[in-house]
Parts: sequence; structure tokens; C-alpha cells
Amino acid sequence: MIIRLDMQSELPIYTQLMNQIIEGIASGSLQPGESLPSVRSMASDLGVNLHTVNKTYTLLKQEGFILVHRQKGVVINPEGMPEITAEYEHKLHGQLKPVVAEAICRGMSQDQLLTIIKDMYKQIAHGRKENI
Amino acid sequence: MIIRLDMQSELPIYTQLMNQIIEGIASGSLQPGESLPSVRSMASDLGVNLHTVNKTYTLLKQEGFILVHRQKGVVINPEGMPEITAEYEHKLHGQLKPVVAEAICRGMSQDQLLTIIKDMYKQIAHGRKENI
DNA sequence: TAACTGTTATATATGTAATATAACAGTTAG
DNA sequence: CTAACTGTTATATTACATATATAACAGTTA
Repeated sequence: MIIRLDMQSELPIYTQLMNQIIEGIASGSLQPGESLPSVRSMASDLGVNLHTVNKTYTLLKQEGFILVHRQKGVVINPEGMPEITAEYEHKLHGQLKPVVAEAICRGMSQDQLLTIIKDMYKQIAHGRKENI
Repeated sequence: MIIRLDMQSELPIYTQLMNQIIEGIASGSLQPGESLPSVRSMASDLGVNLHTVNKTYTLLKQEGFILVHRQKGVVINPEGMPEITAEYEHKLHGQLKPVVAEAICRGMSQDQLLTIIKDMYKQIAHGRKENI
């Protein structure tokens, strides 16, 4: 899996890394049970510090996306992904609200916005089943 | 317009304030041409520093949501809101992608996601026309 | 003139992000 | 058993963002 970091971005490196791993899972390029590089090798590959990768892994572990297997190292959670909890729905609303509000301000119609979401959903989830 | 700040939030105060003003415009509770409190009085009302409010106003001005009128002070842009530029669409994609990816990971269907967006759009844009 | 406006400057305290170095306990390969 | 790896933790430092405090400036308004 190819990971691209933008050192000029306003987003922290550990957040960019976290997002791309989640996108990798969503797209199917990272399968449940598949192992991730060690914090040291990942850090080395990306040219960042060990602790930056470790922070990403710690957060992904806390949310249930990955787990640390004593033999296999860090793996995408083989038991499946975290569920749609009330807490997650609350977080989702908080993330979407300002984005939707700005779209409305700029005169974007509901259909325009839904089309963008549909296209994005299709694009990300495109290669889900055939990669199993 | 009522503004609520969460001092425990991970979001900076100036971002919370910015989001709520944009949501106010989207909902119609803030109309184009309507004036906003001065940086000092707003800061005083919210119990924050002058510069925190000033940063919010500066960012909103840069994006075209408000402008500084020599007589009327700070007003919601009477010429209308900023448009849907290519730059904005790029920003929108960057904001939505990680959110949609996590939803897919958690097994949320496209319809579930679209329903949330629709409800949110309706809720925000509900009192648009009747407030003019 | 006095009180307000946005704006700018400077300084300080705090927290986060990212780095560097080091160590520990456990696992694995030679 | 040794050596090299694993995740994990600790400590320290640098850099930057956030938020504050205080002050001043030019322009506007009552």
C-alpha cells in the first residue's frame, strides 16, 4: 500500500497516516488480518519518527481498526471493523455539520452534494469484494 | 444569534466560532448585510480574548463570508456568499474523504450515509427563505 | 473631545506535534 | 544462547499553534 505524506499540510502527519490507513481498509487494499509494517520500518520508509507512527497505531488500536497480535505484530482487526455506535454517530454529525453548512452557504444544492458523496462512496468502496 | 463555545473541545475557539457563524448564515439566522458585533464586544460576550475573535473575522473575510464596512463595521457579505470554485471543491473533497472512508469501514451503506446528509441539509437549510 | 471601530505589534503561557535517544520485556531466527 | 527483531514506555528538546494580555495606531462617530 502506497502512503503519501504532505509535510506542508496543516494536518498532522499522524492524522494523514491514520486517514490513509482507514481509506486503505475502506477500499479493500488492506484486508482484515493483513499485517502492517512495524512502527520502526514504517517510520523508516516514510522518513518520519518512530513515535509519529506509534501515535497513529495507538489511535487506530483504541478505535478498534487494528490490534496487536503477539506473533503477527500489528494487523488489521480480523474480527472486523468497529461498529456504528451512538458515539460514532455523534462524532460523524460533528464532522459533517460544518462541511454541509459551508456547502449550503455557497449555494450548493442537496442533489449536488449527494452526487459528490455518491461518487466518493463509489470511488472508495469500488474494489471491495473482488479483492477478498 | 446564540453562540456556544466548548472550552474542553479539541477544536480551537476561533474554529468553533467560525463554524457557528457559517452555520448561522446557512440557516438564515444571519442574513447578508446583517452586521456582526465588534471584535471587542463579541470577545467580551463570549469571555475570550479580542484576538481570538479577530482571527475568526480575518479568516471569514479572507474566504468572502464577511466584509468590513467602513461605516457599518463587520457585516455578512451583502454581495452574496463565496462561490463554488475549483479550490473549494478540492477542499470539500479533502474534508469528506476521510469521513466517508470511516463510514464505509464501519459498514455504513450508501443510503444510510445519504439519509444522514439529507436530514442534516434539511435541518440546517430549513428556515432559509422565510427569514428574508 | 471622548468613545468607539478594525488593525497591528509585542510578549507570554500553554499545549500539541515531531524529533532524538534510550531502555525494557517479549519473540523469533540463526 | 545469542542477536535481531517486536511493541511499548520514558525522557528531553525543538518548533509551532492557540490563547491570552497589554498597548498603540488611524479612522469614525456621537
